[in-house]
Amino acid sequence: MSAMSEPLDPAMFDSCPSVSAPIRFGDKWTAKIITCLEAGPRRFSELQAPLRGITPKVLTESLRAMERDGMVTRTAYPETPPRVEYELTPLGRSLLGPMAVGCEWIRAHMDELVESREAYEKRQDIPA
Amino acid sequence: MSAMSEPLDPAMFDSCPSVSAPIRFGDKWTAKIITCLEAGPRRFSELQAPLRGITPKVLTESLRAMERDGMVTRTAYPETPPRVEYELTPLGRSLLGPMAVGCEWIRAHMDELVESREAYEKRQDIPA
DNA sequence: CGGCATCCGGCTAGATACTG
DNA sequence: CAGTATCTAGCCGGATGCCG
Repeated sequence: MSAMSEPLDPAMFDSCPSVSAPIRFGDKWTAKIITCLEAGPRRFSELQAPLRGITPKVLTESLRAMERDGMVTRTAYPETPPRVEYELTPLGRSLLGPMAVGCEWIRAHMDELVESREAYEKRQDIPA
Repeated sequence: MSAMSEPLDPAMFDSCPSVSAPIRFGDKWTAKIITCLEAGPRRFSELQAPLRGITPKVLTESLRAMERDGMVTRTAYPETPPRVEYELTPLGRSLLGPMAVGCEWIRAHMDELVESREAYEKRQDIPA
């Protein structure tokens, strides 16, 4: 499991509607980070790519919060240049189930939600 | 179903750990509002009680957002004094499943999470 | 490479007061 | 009763720049 994992697809979240989805896990980035770590440990810079321009500060904050909550472990190797790896704990991994349920709901209902929003907009445009 | 429903317990959310739980539905109040509406339609002021001091402005905003997303319907009766009822749509009701899954996760793991946070704090207090 | 320090703009929850 | 109007304060995401 910790042997080797495929590189992350930088575009893996490009069509992800999570911004407007009504189900959220942790903060803005938590669910995506967990997804990135599903296949095995990842380095800081590996995570940055699919997260599309997340600033180091924000990524650090998110990872710290997840470490604090026991969702991930942080392992720093005393090398030069430094190397740090983040890995899911069992607790973090246990969120994958609820996340899958949430994603399924979104897949099944997101279009209704979008339609409803558009219909609502239209109603506002012609208010008698 | 629309006949009559028991009054809401004003304390129904008093021991709810949703603030620090890592799973969220919609905005801060959405999940609670859905829970309040589960048993049938409710009036604006009925919702205010268990939501412990939510201001009318914020409750209105939340309900509007949910109406926009097709989660609830708003029905105003032309009476004096005015009466308005909010009711779950099938779409809103369909969130109950994922919510139950999320709540179960929280029940099962919230204590681990809290322990982890406390342990983390301790580690910060004695940093060598 | 993997951060931390600093500063900033925008959003938003909330308090408060008023209205149909 | 069921909101609206207005104002404010706080937090948070993000940009930029520096360090080990």
